Amino acid sequence: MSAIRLLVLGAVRQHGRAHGYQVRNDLEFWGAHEWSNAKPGSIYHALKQMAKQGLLHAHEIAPSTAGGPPRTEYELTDSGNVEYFSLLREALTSYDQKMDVLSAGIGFIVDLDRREAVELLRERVRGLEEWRSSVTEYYTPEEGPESLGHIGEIMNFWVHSADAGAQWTRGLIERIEDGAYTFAGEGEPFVGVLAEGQENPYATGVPHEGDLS
Amino acid sequence: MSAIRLLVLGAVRQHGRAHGYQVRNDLEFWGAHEWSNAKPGSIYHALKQMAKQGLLHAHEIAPSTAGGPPRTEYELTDSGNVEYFSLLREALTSYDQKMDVLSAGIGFIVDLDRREAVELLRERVRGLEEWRSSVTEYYTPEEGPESLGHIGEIMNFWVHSADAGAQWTRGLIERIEDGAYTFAGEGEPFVGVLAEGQENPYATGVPHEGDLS
DNA sequence: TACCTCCTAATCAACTTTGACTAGGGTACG
DNA sequence: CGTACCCTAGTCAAAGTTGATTAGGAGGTA
Repeated sequence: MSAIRLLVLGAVRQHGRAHGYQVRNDLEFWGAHEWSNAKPGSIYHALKQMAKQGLLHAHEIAPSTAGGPPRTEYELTDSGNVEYFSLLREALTSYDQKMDVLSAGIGFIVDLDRREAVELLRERVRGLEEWRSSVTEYYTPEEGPESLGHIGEIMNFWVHSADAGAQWTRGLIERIEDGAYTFAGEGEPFVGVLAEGQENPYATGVPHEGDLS
Repeated sequence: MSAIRLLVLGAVRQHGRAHGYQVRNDLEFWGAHEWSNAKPGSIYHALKQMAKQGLLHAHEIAPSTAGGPPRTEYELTDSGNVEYFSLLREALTSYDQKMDVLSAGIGFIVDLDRREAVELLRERVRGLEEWRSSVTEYYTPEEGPESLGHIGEIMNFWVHSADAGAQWTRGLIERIEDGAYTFAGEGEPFVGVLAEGQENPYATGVPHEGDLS
């Protein structure tokens, strides 16, 4: 699973209706071009693809107010909304180690209600624990760990990752249970998009060294 | 950077000369189809592409000994060897959080000499520390961490990942400095490929729950 | 006014990845 | 003996990803 569909659906959904450039701007505002594959080509491709699949409805719009080619506005369909929540739930529970998917999931977690968010994160912890134990079983054959040579370090790395991931997830669960953040149906949501015309304070200042994607 | 080229080059290199199915089998032996994009299509594509780019030399071979279509054997060229070590060094130093790249790098780390391996891993730690500090600077704006709402959790996750990664890397450095494993030029290397005809003890028993790629 | 640069909005070709499919030969079995 | 299944080896179409490129208008400036 790549993060692009979740990001694009989430961005369009927060606007209600948005064109590609707006989505692109939101994702840049979130710094997503730094830590995910949210590049122009991918965004426009995802929009078109999801429109073709009936997840988005495309409105052809007259040439934009501010130069440039004519643009298309998109809106989530019912099945798009279903898909969005399906992707969101998967992003939060699947314990693969792709930072971009989990980051996107956290970014949209408040679109769920608090109870479900906690439930999904618990599921995540369960998955990580299962994975950990399956790895440890695998890399302690009868002949002892040395029989794997330096290959054992790979498993060791996975175990470390699983532990770190589980620990962080438990911390997040605790904070959410203690009342942190504002979830769906709990009043004024956190504003995560730029209003039309609002300037982007993070447009260029996002720190990054090397490849985080 | 995807892991596939490193994996394929490494596999061909260990054989000296190998056809696609052999590479595919090695990667399955290593469990690579579980934690990387080492699927048949990707493997054959990578072989052809790298042959086209002069990293591999392709020998057209008569129909195989055991049924199936005619096969092509590949061999690393000089520039293929250079590319292999370049990819390997990058896999070990680049501190992105893609498990597959680092896992592949660890799998081949003993192709370097011990001194360089340690050096590259130190470089990795430096990168992780830099990344950590750049993230912490970014997510403590003047208005306090609350101004980011739940988005702060994303940064928090990154910091955790960086710390866990650095800690694990430091452990590995220590073990290597203490003399663990056999590196290039230190005698009989660890055997990581199947000899022709040898059966694969892990062919199907690799544990996996969910998506680790 | 002519020129240069930037912003808006999107497209495109090249490349990579995925998962299903092909096709020939061997082998177990009723 | 036929047939169902598995192994070998690889191909293919569809989808996704990347980085460069296009093209029109706005704004500054010499």
